[in-house]
Amino acid sequence: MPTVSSEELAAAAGVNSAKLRKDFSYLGSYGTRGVGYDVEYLVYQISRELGLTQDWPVVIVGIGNLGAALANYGGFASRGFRVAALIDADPAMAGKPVAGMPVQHTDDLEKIIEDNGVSIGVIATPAGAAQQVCERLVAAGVTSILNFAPTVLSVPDGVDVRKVDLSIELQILAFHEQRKAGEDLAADDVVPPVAAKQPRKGPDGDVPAVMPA
Amino acid sequence: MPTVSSEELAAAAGVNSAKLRKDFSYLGSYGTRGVGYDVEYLVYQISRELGLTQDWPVVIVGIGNLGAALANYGGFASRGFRVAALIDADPAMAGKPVAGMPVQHTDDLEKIIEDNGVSIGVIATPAGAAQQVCERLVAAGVTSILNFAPTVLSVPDGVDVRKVDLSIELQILAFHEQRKAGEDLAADDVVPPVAAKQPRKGPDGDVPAVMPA
DNA sequence: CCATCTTTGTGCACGCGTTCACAAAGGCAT
DNA sequence: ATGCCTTTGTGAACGCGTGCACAAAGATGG
Ligand SMILES: NC(=O)c1ccc[n+]([C@@H]2O[C@H](COP(=O)([O-])OP(=O)(O)OC[C@H]3O[C@@H](n4cnc5c(N)ncnc54)[C@H](O)[C@@H]3O)[C@@H](O)[C@H]2O)c1
Ligand SMILES: NC(=O)c1ccc[n+]([C@@H]2O[C@H](COP(=O)([O-])OP(=O)(O)OC[C@H]3O[C@@H](n4cnc5c(N)ncnc54)[C@H](O)[C@@H]3O)[C@@H](O)[C@H]2O)c1
Repeated sequence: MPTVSSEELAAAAGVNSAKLRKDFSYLGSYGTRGVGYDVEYLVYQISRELGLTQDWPVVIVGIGNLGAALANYGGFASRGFRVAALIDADPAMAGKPVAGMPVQHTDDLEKIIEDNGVSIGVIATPAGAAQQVCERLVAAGVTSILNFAPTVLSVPDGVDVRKVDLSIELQILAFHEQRKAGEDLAADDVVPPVAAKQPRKGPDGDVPAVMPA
Repeated sequence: MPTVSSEELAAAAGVNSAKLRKDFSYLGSYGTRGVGYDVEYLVYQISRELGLTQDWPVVIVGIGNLGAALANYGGFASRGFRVAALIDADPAMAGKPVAGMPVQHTDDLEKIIEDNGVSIGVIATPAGAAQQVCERLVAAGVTSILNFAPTVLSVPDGVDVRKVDLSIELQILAFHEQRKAGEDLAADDVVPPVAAKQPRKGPDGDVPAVMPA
């Protein structure tokens, strides 16, 4: 029976082995003292706890540059996600195949969500349409949203939103870049715990929506 | 003179006003007691500290579905980023215009980086090519990398990497989704501080690279 | 069956970030 | 000029996650 110790896993993941063991203990994971964790059993347990054993239907709304790229991305299926539908407001796109699947019109959004039991929606529309699309998704039964539009969505309690803002990613890199360049000249300036490393999210989270676009 | 109080900003950003004030104090930001912060001055100070007043040339390597979408994205320019070049290994793509800019071949990668003084690179190649591309970028002088390929890049000290893994974003949503569904049946199960909200990144950070794809 | 060795599971302490709370500062009206 | 009101800037307390350290558990070999 192939096993791994918390020490090995921790080294591979670059974390503390005690933290790893403590985390596993929350899952009720059973290791064997003196031996370690049964790899197969562990993978299964984590997969189940993370929801990877289920098949999650998702819809992508806004099939433009980004939406089409997402639709073509094969990396979702391998993690248990199935693109159930592609939805766009442009009548010219309706019926047009993208990634081997016909684009459907927003008129049918509610029906699509319900028929497929979709609870996760991806928004890749322009910023101006995002809040409205979000509200329709939520009203139709979606309770988790991945938002690519540069807008802060407001949603009722019980709905999760994660925002992917690529500009902010670049900004964070630029920030550190500037620091690297500057520290030669101005030794120790200000800014102690500002903008740490890469913990990415909070309910809203890190980067306050204070800056203009 | 238009001003904002820390209280107003905090409410808008959904954070604690004291934290916001303390953060501003690190920037040496000067507010006026009894009044608040001068909006214009504040925006300028934060922009400068964040490096938004500079023009950052970036290159995108791997002009496929995702790379092309990024190249077409207008949201970067407005934050001070300029796409200096699009680079792809496919000879058939060389010279072909994407987003009004000719795609250049990877053969010229080093020269492009140096000529344009690029310090930030975006990797949108298949996972298999990412590490190799990364090494060439770093060797040519790039010190910050935004990685979209589902691979953990290893880089020398002094080089920053941020990874955007869309599958993990969906997984986190699915995880909470499962929790929502499950808490009706099994009241309070396990898992206390597992998978928090949306702090997204650490040097490597949140999600240990333990799970198989 | 006992001794020994390895590795888990976890109580506890440390450290850090967040939040509270308030004195000081500045504006503004009288 | 004086007093009042608002809001900043920050010292200090709190809370939480992380890491340490160890007792208990189980395997393994004699
Ligand atoms: N392209 C990128 O790399 C990138 C990067 C970061 C963020 N974004 C953001 O992602 C979003 C999409 O970007 P894009 O480049 O794909 O834009 P795009 O203009 O190419 O595509 C937008 C699509 O949304 C559709 N649409 C508009 N209103 C809609 C509605 N109400 N309902 C349904 N569909 C609607 C349009 O018909 C279009 O097909 C934008 O908000 C953009 O800021 C894009
Ligand atoms: N498309 C998405 O929405 C999406 C989402 C998440 C992650 N990703 C990841 O982003 C990467 C790109 O995805 P895609 O859908 O654009 O793939 P793609 O196959 O459409 O594009 C990849 C491009 O990279 C080029 N390329 C290959 N090897 C190269 C090299 N050594 N140097 C330079 N260019 C090279 C190819 O010629 C191609 O144009 C993949 O790693 C994918 O897993 C994509």
